[in-house]
Amino acid sequence: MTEPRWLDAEEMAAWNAFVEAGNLVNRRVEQQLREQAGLSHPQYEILVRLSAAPGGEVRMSELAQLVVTSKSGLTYQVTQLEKVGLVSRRTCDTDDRGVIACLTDAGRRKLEETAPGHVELVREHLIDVLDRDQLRALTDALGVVSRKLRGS
Amino acid sequence: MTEPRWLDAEEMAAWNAFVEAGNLVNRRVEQQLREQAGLSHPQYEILVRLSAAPGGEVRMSELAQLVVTSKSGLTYQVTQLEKVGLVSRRTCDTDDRGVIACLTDAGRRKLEETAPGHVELVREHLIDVLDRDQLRALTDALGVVSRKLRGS
DNA sequence: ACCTCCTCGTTCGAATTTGAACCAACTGTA
DNA sequence: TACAGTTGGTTCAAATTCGAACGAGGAGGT
Repeated sequence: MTEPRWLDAEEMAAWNAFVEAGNLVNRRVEQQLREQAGLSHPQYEILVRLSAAPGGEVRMSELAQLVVTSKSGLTYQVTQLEKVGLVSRRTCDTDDRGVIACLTDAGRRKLEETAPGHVELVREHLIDVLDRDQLRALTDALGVVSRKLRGS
Repeated sequence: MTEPRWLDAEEMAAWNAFVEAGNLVNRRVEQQLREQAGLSHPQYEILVRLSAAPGGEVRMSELAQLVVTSKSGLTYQVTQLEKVGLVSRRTCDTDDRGVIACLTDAGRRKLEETAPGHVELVREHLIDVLDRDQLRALTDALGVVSRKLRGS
């Protein structure tokens, strides 16, 4: 095995910044959603994706990809959300294996009352601390990263 | 309560990119470290921080901040690492409450044999998919985010 | 109809994470 | 010294995560 191409100072800084910012922001968001709405970040993400979909319905397998989680992880969270009445399940019309998660009215209301506080936090810690150019550069770079990772 | 300042399309895209890229990369890294070295990402991070510190030793409280985890989370992971002999504990000389985590020789060897594969993955998915300007922009932006979050 | 292969979602056990509660030990002040 | 308040680390229960295994169902070829 050949000597690996180590990271230089800038590359190391990039990786550190990526991991550190990710962890810090995640912790903050998690905590905020938990105490303000009793939701975990994955749960909130599920509600968001459902509300953005036509009819407030998304197939489980597709939903798992949208929120970037494992199949079993999604099953668990949807079950939790179903228990508290924010989401319901129904079987797919065209495929008996399929399960479709549906946002309930209560779920939509929950999202509406939770979103402002969440958006506020996202602004405070990510959006408003950067100018437009920085924001665009960040989006572009992370977009490249995601696309490469999605396609492999 | 006043109407919140919602995110416009660019801001939404930035937030989505941030969350998505973070999740995708984390999953990948976690999986890679797990199957190649039997380590979780937090565990690997702990080894890295220890090896970078003078004497390969860091106080628990400081280490928790470095790897961005909870106190109890760090206790757990250090215990795991201690069980497999990669890290040892000793009490602090100047403060009997304090505990210092030390990288063992086995820990250093483990890190040396694990690092190449890890760096390879980081390159493949984050570093090498961006050019220098993008990398710098990314680091700058995320640096701002982290600093703001550290100081509050 | 009948195989074979693949997909879908759930279930299971094991590992991990978190905050709260706790105890020990340090700090400053009287 | 005595006391109150703070800090450091561990322990605990509860929630969450993942991959592997599973069963039901669909798709394509014969």
